[in-house]
Amino acid sequence: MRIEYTLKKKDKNTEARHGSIKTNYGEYETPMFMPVGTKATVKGLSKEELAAVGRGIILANTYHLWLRPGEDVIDKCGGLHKFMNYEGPILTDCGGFQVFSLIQNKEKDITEEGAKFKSHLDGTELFLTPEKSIEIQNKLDSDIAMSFDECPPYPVTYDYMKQSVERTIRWAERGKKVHKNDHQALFGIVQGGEFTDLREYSAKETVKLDFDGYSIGGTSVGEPKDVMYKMIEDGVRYLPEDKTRYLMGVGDPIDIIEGVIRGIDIFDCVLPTRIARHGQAFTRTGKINLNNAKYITDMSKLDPECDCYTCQNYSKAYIRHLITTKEMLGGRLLSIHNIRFLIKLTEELRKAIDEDRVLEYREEFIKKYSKKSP
RNA sequence: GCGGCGUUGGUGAAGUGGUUAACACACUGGUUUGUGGCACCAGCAUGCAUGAGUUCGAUCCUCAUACGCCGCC
Repeated sequence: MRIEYTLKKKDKNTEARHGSIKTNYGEYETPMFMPVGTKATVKGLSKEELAAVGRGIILANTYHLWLRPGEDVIDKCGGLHKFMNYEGPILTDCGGFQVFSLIQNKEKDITEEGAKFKSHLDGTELFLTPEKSIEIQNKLDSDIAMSFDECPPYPVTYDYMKQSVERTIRWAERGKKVHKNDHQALFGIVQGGEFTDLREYSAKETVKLDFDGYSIGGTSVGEPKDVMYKMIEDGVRYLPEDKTRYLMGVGDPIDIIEGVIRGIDIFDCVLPTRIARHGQAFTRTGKINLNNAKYITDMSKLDPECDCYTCQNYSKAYIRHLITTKEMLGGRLLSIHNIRFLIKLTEELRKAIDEDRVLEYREEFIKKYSKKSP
């Protein structure tokens, strides 16, 4: 069993689709938001807390687990699921994005063979290749592995992007050849930056290699929103209907809606947990900062419409106190809330798709979300 | 009562006879999109105990007053 996508309902007016993914751990509905658990943990949350925010896939990171504790350690411990005691699907990132942020000189350090960069822990020089990335992911034993790609910054020249896209396709092919884990799916990644013809080329060539699902990469690297939305359209257009489409690294609520409208099935993002640790929460009426003095005696919930554990039990005033005193419970409670917020958003999007009212849903959501909260 | 030393923002403090009084913490905002976790960015003393004087110009020099600490009677 690898992974199977089933289209259940397509929105009449957009590319939005409600589907399901059959995994080693059962069937999961899309559109879906995947919380990020980089180092084999969604920062601060237990598996019970994770289960309570909604059913879904979680993401773990190849680069971080390669460094610590090492793929062989996890292999000896019985694989990622057993190691974490997590009985749900796990997707592993390929490490490409970390490489992109750690390399010194992209012209010199990225070669046909792979990418050279320095460890963020101790500066040790490291070299990651498509084969190595897949080999690590095979050992981690995640349910979905990602092809090793280059994620260029924004902006780069057309010529640079062209040769980068071509190399990423060759890397995808090399990775696929060494992929040896028959209960692990392998996804390909579409690159091409903001260049429409390169997105087309990248999508078509990647699809030719026949992966279990496809991802739109190279977004949210500093480009304006309209450029990002166009990147999604330019890539999704050439992807097969019967395979999962994954938009990497996107998790702003409005971006999720825009992605769904353009045919994306799954998303992952550090945003909900990162902003939580810095004291911010998503609410129906916009993002709020719990550090703000105005919440000092505000005994109301973060979001009156939210059904999460945090909103059922704690007030803004208390969470503000935890955040300003740097108590760890604060970041945990906000993480639970923010992840639940995004998962609930995808649940509502599924319903809107079933009712052919995704565009209305977007309009209502944005109208409310853009209003500054009291 | 006498003598010595001191008094800089919410706090700890640096500093200079001459444009915007350093830095840190706290505080007030903002940022964060395939996580280099608890970070980053910005704002925050029209004023240096109070009053008078010297000087072109004083937080800085002089005097007085107040307050604080230390010593002596």
